[in-house]
Amino acid sequence: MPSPDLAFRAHDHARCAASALHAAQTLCAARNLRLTPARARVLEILLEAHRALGAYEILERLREDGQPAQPPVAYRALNFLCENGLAHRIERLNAFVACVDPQAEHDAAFLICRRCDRVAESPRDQDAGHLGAAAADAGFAIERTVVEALGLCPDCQGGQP
Amino acid sequence: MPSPDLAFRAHDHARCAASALHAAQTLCAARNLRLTPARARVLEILLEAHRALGAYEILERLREDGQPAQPPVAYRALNFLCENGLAHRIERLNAFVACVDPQAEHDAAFLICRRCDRVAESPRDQDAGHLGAAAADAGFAIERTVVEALGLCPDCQGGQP
DNA sequence: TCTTGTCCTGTTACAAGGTAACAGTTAAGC
DNA sequence: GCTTAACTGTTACCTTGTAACAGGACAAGA
Ligand SMILES: [Zn+2]
Ligand SMILES: [Zn+2]
Ligand SMILES: [Zn+2]
Ligand SMILES: [Zn+2]
Repeated sequence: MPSPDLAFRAHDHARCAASALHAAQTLCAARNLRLTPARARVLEILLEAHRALGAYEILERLREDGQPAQPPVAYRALNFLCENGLAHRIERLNAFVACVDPQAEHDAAFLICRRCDRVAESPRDQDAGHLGAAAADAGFAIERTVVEALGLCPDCQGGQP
Repeated sequence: MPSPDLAFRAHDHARCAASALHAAQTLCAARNLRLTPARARVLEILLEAHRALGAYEILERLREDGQPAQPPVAYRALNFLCENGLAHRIERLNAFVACVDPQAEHDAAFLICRRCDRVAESPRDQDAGHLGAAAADAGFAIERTVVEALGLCPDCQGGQP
């Protein structure tokens, strides 16, 4: 598992993206999922950016590939990727980020830089403390938990707000 | 402090809403904030609903009061309420909910029923375990954390999905 | 009292995010 | 090969959110 703060540090990103893409291919083969060209291309775009991209930013990049492309193209690919744990939606940004360690659908926690939109994914301790207890008390059945910390990454601190 | 799961249980809601509104007035007086009629009305609408409302749902209710009302009216009031800890934005729903225990701006954790949109607010243990540590390791400065658990409230369990 | 700046409101017009629905195409399974 | 299910292309639309500007309320000071 890659270090969670990788996104915020210099690294051989070409290799990082290639290996995540390869992991995705392997996972799809194993689980009999069809990582079609459209889906693979969107994942690739997310991996190259290594930060949160809005659906319409992804659309732009798809269009740069040549063909036109309408919003459903991007959303369908993103739904597939998110449903299968290859990408995550960042609620706070209405944006999407590639998963660095693809697995079956999984929740995660995120550190989101509000200046540069880079996102670090951190494995999430299930039923994090307090909240799990509060839910149990209330008889509430948790299905999915969103944990997103907003702030400034190391590179973006020490400048203007 | 009201019990966190209050939203999911039967309670004297007229009293619950009135007391929250009163608390808001007190807090605004103490902090020299202007809880103008427009703002108070939006807070009242949120308190009456006791669930998450979209900005455009709030707009509808404002219009039922007589005057027309354009989106910025709702958003301005909601921004004021959120900035001052009188309401919270639920990212996952693009919706807003009144705070049951208004204080200075504060983060909270939420239990959100995906069937009925009722929302329970739970006090959040600051720098929740793991994530705080991961942030410190990465040199990431957390400013605000979103914690939203999605699931089914007691009333909505045991039926269709 | 008048003046001035600040904050709040009303309104227009639009940007950004997201989806329903349908027709056509590809690929899997028999 | 034929059938069926899954994927793609496209149109048209809905929902959410904001920039920008003009006007009004109000307090503080001259
Ligand atoms: Zn990388
Ligand atoms: Zn940054
Ligand atoms: Zn109540
Ligand atoms: Zn419910």
